[in-house]
Amino acid sequence: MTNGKEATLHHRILSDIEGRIVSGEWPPGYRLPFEVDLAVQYGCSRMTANKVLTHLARAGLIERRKKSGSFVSQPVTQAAVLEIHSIEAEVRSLKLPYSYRLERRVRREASPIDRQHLELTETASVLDLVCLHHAGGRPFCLEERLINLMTVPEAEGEDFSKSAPGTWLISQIPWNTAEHRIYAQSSSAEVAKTLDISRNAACLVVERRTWGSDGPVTFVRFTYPGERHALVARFTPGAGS
Amino acid sequence: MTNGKEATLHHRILSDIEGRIVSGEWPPGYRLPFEVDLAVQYGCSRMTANKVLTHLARAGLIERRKKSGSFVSQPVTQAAVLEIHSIEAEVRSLKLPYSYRLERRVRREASPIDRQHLELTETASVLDLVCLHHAGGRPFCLEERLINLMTVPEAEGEDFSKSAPGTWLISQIPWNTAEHRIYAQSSSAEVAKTLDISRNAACLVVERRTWGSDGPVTFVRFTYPGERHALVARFTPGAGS
DNA sequence: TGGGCAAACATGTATATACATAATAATCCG
DNA sequence: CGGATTATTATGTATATACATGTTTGCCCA
Repeated sequence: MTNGKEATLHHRILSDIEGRIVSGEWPPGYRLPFEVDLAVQYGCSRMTANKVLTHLARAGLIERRKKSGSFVSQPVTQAAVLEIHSIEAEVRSLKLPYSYRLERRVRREASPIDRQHLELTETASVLDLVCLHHAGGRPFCLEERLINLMTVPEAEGEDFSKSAPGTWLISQIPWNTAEHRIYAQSSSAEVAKTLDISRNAACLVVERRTWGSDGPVTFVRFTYPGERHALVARFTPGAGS
Repeated sequence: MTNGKEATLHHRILSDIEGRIVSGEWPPGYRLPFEVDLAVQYGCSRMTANKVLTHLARAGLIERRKKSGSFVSQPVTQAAVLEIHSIEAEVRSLKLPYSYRLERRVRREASPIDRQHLELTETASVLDLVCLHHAGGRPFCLEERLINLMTVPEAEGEDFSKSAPGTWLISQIPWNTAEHRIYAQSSSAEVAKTLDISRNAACLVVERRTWGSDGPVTFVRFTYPGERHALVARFTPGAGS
């Protein structure tokens, strides 16, 4: 998305203003020049200045008030972007050989706990899957997944013995909303055995709930063993330009 | 930022197209109507249609190719936005009384480990702080922080006995880049004692490194006790409209 | 003095227009 | 027939213009 070398007037003005804000030259609360003044300053029309300011406002770097002008916003909350790829991509980016094994595949009526996980109010059929992802011959991640067969009936025809359900699902459900919960947990005896780690070792758990346009799609819990894993997130204000 | 009730032509067109994409009516790879056709369809000028499409492209929902047209993009990686507020705001949002205590405040030359944490190549003076955040009378979060006195010399004049360094820093350093690492760790004897939890209990650790325009600013490690805490991140494609 | 009205001001939105650019389609000619 | 040239097409960027909208400022008059 960010080419780094776009020399349009728009980009020049944008990165110039962005630079002043990021560098602190224009501190939070500072009122930037009016649109017309910016237009004169950069030798462009007001429309172009307006576009740039609209852009900055959408990125959260500035706030705009009619009559008063545009102001550099206070950095209130820091938003970090966590990119969550597929497990296979994650392993391969570590230059490790990847393998996958399906441990369990059960079709059943949703239990109360299942319904809570999927945020279902009514009863429904679900597919209960457990898979194990390996990296370099060692257990890398335990995946426990519920698929809502009301919204993804096609899942019943897949056996998921060869490839992970996440990859298949993403090609089936076009777009969605997702909610993530990230927490630490001591490994239970069962998890410790599966992941080949000691009992009570700290695990990083990432839970994800996904919705499509027809309702809840899937709930998945990834358990990463031990203290070897970390999620890394980078944040730069105004990113995405 | 998102008002929810803006009835401008721009917003109507945008949410209509967004809806078609999110609902799957226009699946990944689908070529949307040309700008001129959209303009006719919605009864607006090409400029308005162009703005909407530019907007969608920036949000990552579509990709645009000259001559060929605009296409719904493949959902490749899921990006979750983690909002990281101040600890105090976090505690207060849980409707719990908040208190803060400074445990240590040492000024020293950066050790090799400090330099690694701050990504410093040369030697420098740092401020080493340890603070404890309480929620409802119980330890909520352990904060271990290094402040680079090369970039923030003003920090030496602050004693941080009353308020947390994070709040003060955010008002001093205008904008920055940050990198986060999130992982699980068994509590050491020392951490267990400080946080009043059992030895080897799983803790969620969030490390953050921050840069200003003059270089590395601060390194901080937040250790959340036990399994009571979770980071929650929500993701909707095209969010931020 | 103060309440209210009007002017001005800055942004917000939308249009028509123009030309640049990149990729494809059509054509021409050896 | 096939490679090179030209035309067409759709997007990309920028401008000038117009009017709407929400604030502030100041003025007028009771």
